[in-house]
Amino acid sequence: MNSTDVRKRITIKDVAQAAGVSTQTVSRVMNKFSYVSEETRQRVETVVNQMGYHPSTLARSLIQQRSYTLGVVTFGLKYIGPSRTLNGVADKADELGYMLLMKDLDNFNINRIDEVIDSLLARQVDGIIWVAPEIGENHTWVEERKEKIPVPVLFLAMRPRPGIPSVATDNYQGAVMAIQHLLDCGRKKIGHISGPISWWEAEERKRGWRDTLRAAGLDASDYHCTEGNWSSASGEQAFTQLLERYPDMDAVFVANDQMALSVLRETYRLGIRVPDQLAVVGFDNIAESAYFHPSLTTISQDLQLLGEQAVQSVVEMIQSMQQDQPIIAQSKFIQPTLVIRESSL
Amino acid sequence: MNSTDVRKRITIKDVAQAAGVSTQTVSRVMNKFSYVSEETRQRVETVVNQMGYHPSTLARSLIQQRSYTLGVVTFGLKYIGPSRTLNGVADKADELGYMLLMKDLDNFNINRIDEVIDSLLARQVDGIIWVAPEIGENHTWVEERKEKIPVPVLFLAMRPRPGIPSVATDNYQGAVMAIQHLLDCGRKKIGHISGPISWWEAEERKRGWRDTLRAAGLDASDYHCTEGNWSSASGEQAFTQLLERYPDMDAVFVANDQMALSVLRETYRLGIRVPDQLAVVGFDNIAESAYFHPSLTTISQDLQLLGEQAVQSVVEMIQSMQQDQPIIAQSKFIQPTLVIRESSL
DNA sequence: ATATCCTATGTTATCGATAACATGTTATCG
DNA sequence: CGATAACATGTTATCGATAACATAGGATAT
Repeated sequence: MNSTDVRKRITIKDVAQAAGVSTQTVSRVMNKFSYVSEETRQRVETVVNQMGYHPSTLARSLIQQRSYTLGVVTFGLKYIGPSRTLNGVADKADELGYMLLMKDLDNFNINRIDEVIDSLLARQVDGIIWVAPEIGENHTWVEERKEKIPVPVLFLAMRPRPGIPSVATDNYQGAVMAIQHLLDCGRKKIGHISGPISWWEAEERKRGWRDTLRAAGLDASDYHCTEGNWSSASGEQAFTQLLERYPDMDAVFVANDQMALSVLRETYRLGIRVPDQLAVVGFDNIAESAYFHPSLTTISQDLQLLGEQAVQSVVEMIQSMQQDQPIIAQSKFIQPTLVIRESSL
Repeated sequence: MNSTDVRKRITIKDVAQAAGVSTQTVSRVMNKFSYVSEETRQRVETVVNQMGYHPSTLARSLIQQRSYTLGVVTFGLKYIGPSRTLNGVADKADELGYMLLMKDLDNFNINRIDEVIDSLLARQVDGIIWVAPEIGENHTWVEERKEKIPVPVLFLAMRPRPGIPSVATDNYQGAVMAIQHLLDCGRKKIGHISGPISWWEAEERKRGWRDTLRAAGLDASDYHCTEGNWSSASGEQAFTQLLERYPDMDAVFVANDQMALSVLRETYRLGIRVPDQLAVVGFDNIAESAYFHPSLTTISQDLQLLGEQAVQSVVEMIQSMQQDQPIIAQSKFIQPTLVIRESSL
């Protein structure tokens, strides 16, 4: 509508012409570290500011064969976990001068995976971070494609495997801490509500529960455990079922806080006193858990840090690659912490 | 380490050579809609598949002056609200063939805003979506810069203003629904715990509360309202304070579910029966609210839809711009819905 | 004083694709 | 049957920047 609306992009040529130098000189001024006389530098800089010139990262990416952009593939952004992780990724990427090209996958469709990877590569991302839980065999595609992807790929929340770079919370250790805490409180009959056991994280948490109890000479069979799907609704069901099976249980370790919330709700409804009759420990430490009643003892995992570490690792790999050094595929573990609140005192 | 690791990008030239045609012909095959003989098409396609060729979106963006990428600026990704919105944005963008270039701002720093916009523009984004709440005067920069940004910019969760495209939940209407519901239940003394009143959303919700009560000839002054900062911790304080001021209150409308959670917790601690003595209504309908006890009546806002609408609008604006049509700056409102649960029956 | 290096800047090639134009072949039409 | 249109393909210019190379003057070294 407005005729001044026709804002053409200002290019390096425009600047060069206005400053009476070659584009190469402008490029030198913009990128520092090259011979330019102080006088010329000033003149060019003045013009750059006046015209409001900003170099096209796009053009630069093309010639330099790197984009200073990381691809991030998320799975279920709508859940709070991935988005907190993404926050860490975003922060660290910003700090290290990278932008994020994002793709959210709603369901794990193998066909879409190739498509997504290709679309990221077509935009020259320098590395890829995969923010997706390991479920069943959904990681197998990696082994198959690993050799074909020309940039470093890192996996979050995946079981550590030699040769595959990953960063994950130590879910096993978290569970061990939770159970140890309950044992320290004198509990002996500790049930478990697990997540969907095809998820690696659910499996690890369950394994921590089982191993710790058995090491203490206590019961921990599948009989003392029921399975939910992470949702509060499923937690309610799983708890009812567990209570039937294991009526004299004196504590329950719930694989996430959402499910623990409905456990608390049910205990209230059934008149079970928490923590006197039944201690409850969750996992994740979502913001609300401090305000459940009773407030929830839980395992806090630092998802922000998880995301940051992921970026750190990928960027290191990118740098190695750039210097033609071999890439060392590391697997990092982030230790969770125990947060003791009313539900287990 | 592995010598086959040196995976060079396959370019259109490689394909052209292998297929014995010009690059232009390959381009024609890739982009359809142009004269290519069936025979040539087949031959090229075979080579493309064999070599695993994927065109560089980067190079294409450069020549076509458009990237099929949207810039998304978020403010506080760590909160569940923005990330649910982002989910909607991601889905719709995917559906319409766009990728997302993301930047998260942790605090509202005017200097950084320019920098962020520039970095997005340097990467040729076709449009920008601003996923940030309107707080105080933080929108003023827009009016100043609007003319200088060569692509459509849309704002989420901002007060509708003529000439500035935006999409927002109708917070006022949501509050009206909440209060109307309480009135229908026979409540007459309805207090309010607001969000930080410098936030537009907090202001709107409060306004809906006030107007509806006054229209019904009931009390609604600042005396019947206290202010929190959205967090559960602040909700506890705000509730304690409100209860002192307004002891015979028979209902409270809390500006978000997190704060409502601690209100429920406090009522329990103080022996106030919900809903008999005090009805509670929240806002947002977070996943957990159905499992609070009592379960929370709340206003559900469809953040997913919000994000989708935003992308829809921006893409429409991009298309108008491409056809040199004037851009019509629309402001859309998304209607929230009332979810009745135990806390207000 | 001549060879050599450092400084300062310009010129040309290049990244990977598409746009614009050119050219030749085969149908179609009056 | 010659003109015109539709088809099929190639050639050259271009997007906006940087890499690689070239050039020339002044400082330094021997």
